Order: sequence, then structure tokens, then C-alpha cells
Amino acid sequence: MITKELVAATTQPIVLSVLAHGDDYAYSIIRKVKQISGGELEWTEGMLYPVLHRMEKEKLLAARWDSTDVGRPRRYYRLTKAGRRALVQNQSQWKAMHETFTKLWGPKTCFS
Amino acid sequence: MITKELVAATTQPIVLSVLAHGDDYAYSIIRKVKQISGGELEWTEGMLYPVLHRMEKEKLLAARWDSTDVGRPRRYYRLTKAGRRALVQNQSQWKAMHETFTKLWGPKTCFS
DNA sequence: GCATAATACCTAACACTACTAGGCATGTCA
DNA sequence: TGACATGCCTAGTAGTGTTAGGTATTATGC
Repeated sequence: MITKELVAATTQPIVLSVLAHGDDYAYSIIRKVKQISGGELEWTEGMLYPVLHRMEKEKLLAARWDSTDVGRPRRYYRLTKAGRRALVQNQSQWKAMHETFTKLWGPKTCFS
Repeated sequence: MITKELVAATTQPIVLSVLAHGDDYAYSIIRKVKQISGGELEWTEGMLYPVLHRMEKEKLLAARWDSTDVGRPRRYYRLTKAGRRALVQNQSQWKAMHETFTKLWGPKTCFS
């Protein structure tokens, strides 16, 4: 079970990463995140929507309604240029933290 | 610059890791963390003491005063058994998150 | 001797964010 | 028709980090 601090710290970079692969809507993001993390992460709408809205406000994402499909309309989110830059910064920071933990725990923590 | 979310999420595991190498006092921990992270992390006492106190309260650490040295007394912190178990859990969680990011970003992010 | 800086410990008020516990609505299936 | 899945949404509450200081002792330079 991932601590809520680590969940909180990784939500934004994960959203940025998922949307870097293509536009998506919230419910689908939740399913993808659960699948990619092998079930380790089980986001709820209640935690994701406020983050999506804040990222939209920070101009990292842009949203649009899409109702071309059969069924109810979906709100698609797309990465902005600022969002792509934020993703690169997040990757850099994760790298720096990972190197710090590698020094603390030893190179066997290079998990791959 | 590490985001405050990532700083927050990594404070406890870093403290656990530093103390796993040997007992230490707060001011020294701050110096070690800055050195190990290559300057990426610059903790303040204001952020560290509340965390140390909470970890003590959660029985992850045990503290003692040590004034055998010349100079002012220092409060040394030591890892408890619960602290060691918490460290293992934190390592496991970091691994799971890292694997998730590796799937999202590609294996080139295995930084080592 | 005084001023400054480093060292060492400490914390309360405020700001911010996550969590919980729901809400609304439509479509599908038995 | 009822239960469930899907899709969007949020306010009140709880918890934690940040800021901006505090106390005290020792070391250093003038």
C-alpha cells in the first residue's frame, strides 16, 4: 500500500505522463493508472478531479467536452506546452530523488 | 528544485535511511541530506523537527540526550524495530512507484 | 569585550491539499 | 424496475508543510 504522501507526490507526474501518450478523460485515466501500476494505485474520482482542475487552472492541461461517441459526454484533457515542460521537470526531479535513494540504499535499488 | 510534494513524500524515508546507517542528531541529518542529494534537498530545522517528533510519537524513532561531547547537548535519534520495518516498506513502495514510472517513461529512466 | 556567525534545539499560526462521503445524471443488464 | 457501471462533480474536515520567528551556547574576527 503506497503511503498517501507518495500517492500525492506522484499524482501530477502520472497524470502528465498518461496524457503525454494521448488525450484522455478522467474515468479512463483512473483505469489506466490502476493497470500500469499493477494495482498498486487505486485512485478515486474524489482525489483525481480536484487535481485535474488545479492542473487546468495552472495551465498544464486544457479540457474539452467530447460527445461524438454514443453515450454520455466526456471531458477530455490534453497536455499543454507548459504541461510538457512540467513533465520534463518532474522526470528530472524523480531522477534526482532516485539517485539520492540509490546512494542511501545501494545500487541494487535500480529496479529494472 | 524538488516540488514540495516530493520533498514531503521523501522526508520520512530519507530520515529512516540516514538513521539506518547510524544514530544521528537533527543538525547533522540536515547536512548529510544536503550532501547526499548533491544539494537538491535543503531541509530546514522548521521542516525537520516536526517530522522527527511525529516519527518519535509513532515509535519509529527513539531519542536521547547526549552531552558527552564538548559543547551543547545534542538530541540523538535512533531507529526502532518498527522504524526498520517502516524503512523496508518505504523501499518497497518507492520500487513500485519507480516501476510505474519506468512503464510510463521507458527503461532509460533506470538511472544508475 | 563586542558583534557576528555557526551550531543546536524548538514551535505556533497560517496556508494548502488530500480525504471522505456523498451528490447528479445516463446507459446497460438481468 | 432495480442494481450496477459509467462519467462528472465538490464541500467540509483533517492533516501536514511553510514561514518566521524564538532560545541558547560556542567560535571567530576585530
